[in-house]
Amino acid sequence: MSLTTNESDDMVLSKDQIESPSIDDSGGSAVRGVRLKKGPWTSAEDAILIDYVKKHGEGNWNAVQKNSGLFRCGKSCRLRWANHLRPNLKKGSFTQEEEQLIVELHAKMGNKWARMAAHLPGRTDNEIKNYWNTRIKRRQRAGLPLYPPEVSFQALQESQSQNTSGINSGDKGHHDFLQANSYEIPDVIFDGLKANQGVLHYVPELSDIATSSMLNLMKGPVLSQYCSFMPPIVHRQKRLRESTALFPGYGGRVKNEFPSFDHFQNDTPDKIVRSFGLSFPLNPDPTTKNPESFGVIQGSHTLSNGNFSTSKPTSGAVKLELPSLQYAETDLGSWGTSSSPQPLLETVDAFIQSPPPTGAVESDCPSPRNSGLLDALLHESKTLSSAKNHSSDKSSNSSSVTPADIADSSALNICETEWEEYGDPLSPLGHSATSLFSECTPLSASGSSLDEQASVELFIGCKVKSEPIDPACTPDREKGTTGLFDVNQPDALLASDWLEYGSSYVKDPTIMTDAIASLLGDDLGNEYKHMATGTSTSSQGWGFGSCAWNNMPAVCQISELP
DNA sequence: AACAAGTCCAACCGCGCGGAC
DNA sequence: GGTCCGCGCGGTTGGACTTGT
Repeated sequence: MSLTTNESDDMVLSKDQIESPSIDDSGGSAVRGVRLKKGPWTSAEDAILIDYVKKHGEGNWNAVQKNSGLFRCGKSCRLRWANHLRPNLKKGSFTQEEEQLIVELHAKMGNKWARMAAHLPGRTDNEIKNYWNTRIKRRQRAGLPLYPPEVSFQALQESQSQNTSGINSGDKGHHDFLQANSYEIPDVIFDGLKANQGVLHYVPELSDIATSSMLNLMKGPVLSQYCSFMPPIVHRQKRLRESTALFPGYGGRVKNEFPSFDHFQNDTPDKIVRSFGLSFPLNPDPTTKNPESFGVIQGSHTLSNGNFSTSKPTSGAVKLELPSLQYAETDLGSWGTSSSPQPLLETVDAFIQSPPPTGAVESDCPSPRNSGLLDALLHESKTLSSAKNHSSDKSSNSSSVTPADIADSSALNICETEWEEYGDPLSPLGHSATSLFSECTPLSASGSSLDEQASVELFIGCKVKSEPIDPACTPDREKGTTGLFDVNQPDALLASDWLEYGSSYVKDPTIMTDAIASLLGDDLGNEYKHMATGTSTSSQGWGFGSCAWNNMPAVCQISELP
């Protein structure tokens, strides 16, 4: 509290004092010739305000100054009362339940602190806001998304159900916040998407969670206020290792939302960044492809979900208010119900959560987060760190590697590769997903050239063709690589059934293609199908180099179109 | 012990909304 | 319809406190 500074000159200033600037050195504004006091409240002022409210009730705050001799502006009085003096205020740190509720509410409402406070009896909007901002900072430092996927998904579900049922209008009940659940996405995003759709690659293997991660980061004011410094603040490894922390109330269950891969090339990332209005500090040198920029690429996955049209949101976006969850347009079906398969990140999470064969890591254990966010962060950072070590051990052990091991280590290695290998200055694509390919596949393991790498790189204007899995690309081979995933083990990257299409999970490339095409809509969908089937004549097609990531039974290689 | 960095939080400021005139 | 005013909200600031070096 800040009753300390002025406690000495405790009492309310007399009119003479107030009107004398020399007395009030804490600043203040003159209203009707009366200089109003600013700064911390004294206990005497509090007492006066309490007494006044007892007599006159809340409201008419500007009358306080007139009637009580309290030389505070009405605004200040209202704030003081609402945040500190009114009865039934709950003081102290937030409980675990409250923290979880805040996360959920924020996922639904965005920065609607007052609305959130209405759901947290005894808590003020200011408290919630401060808590959230603190949380934001921590998560930023940890390179984490704002929400656990569960929360994101739940909010999305509610949003869509409300939208589809037409409840979105006129609902003044306790679900009024749903009105704010339009999950509007800034026009700039869609404009950017529109502008870049030609260069955006459909990357269906990238999880919707990853997409949501991006979108979460782009949430509302957070987009401009917080998103900008996510990547650069923390060392890549640190971000990785901390990346499951700080989900209040979610402990170790937190699904990691690892960033996805840079499927852009050339100047695309910068375009996207500009289009998205993001302020990721991009490498000014366009030839080196800022590694950090891949965080932006998640935005491409927003589009790549096929759920974002290249136009404005089709539902709910009524105003430009930024919601917490920007993926309202994402197709729930793609990552489905709560029990639906979780994509890539689920795999990572599965590794983290599931007791590995060696039983080395178990992050699903209750986090000692009761002591606060920092504890949770530390705990889960340790967990991830342990997981990583475990993975390294496994990858260095060339014998008796089970598919599960491969999946686990691969999944984790994705992240490592992403974060740690993005600094590869040799990559002509600036650490696109192809870096992973080149580094993880036997090609690269045997010292593939850049040209060879290019065969799997996701160039625009390249067509995709599927080839049988190289028999040499076996788990054994993969074991030989250190800390790198095997692209030929799609399941190693992705949850085995990551894409839900309708009521079934898509594994058939044809079905996948159709599914994607349907999601993309007519034009883009057709384009995609052409590209995916290698029939496209467009030289500016999509870089669908993702079939291997799609859990398709083939490794996608890309050759340049004539 | 001293300093720096990080964290927390109360309070202020500007803006927008809605009602009264 | 336009203006004023009260009010609420969200963003930001600055100081106190804590933690790390």
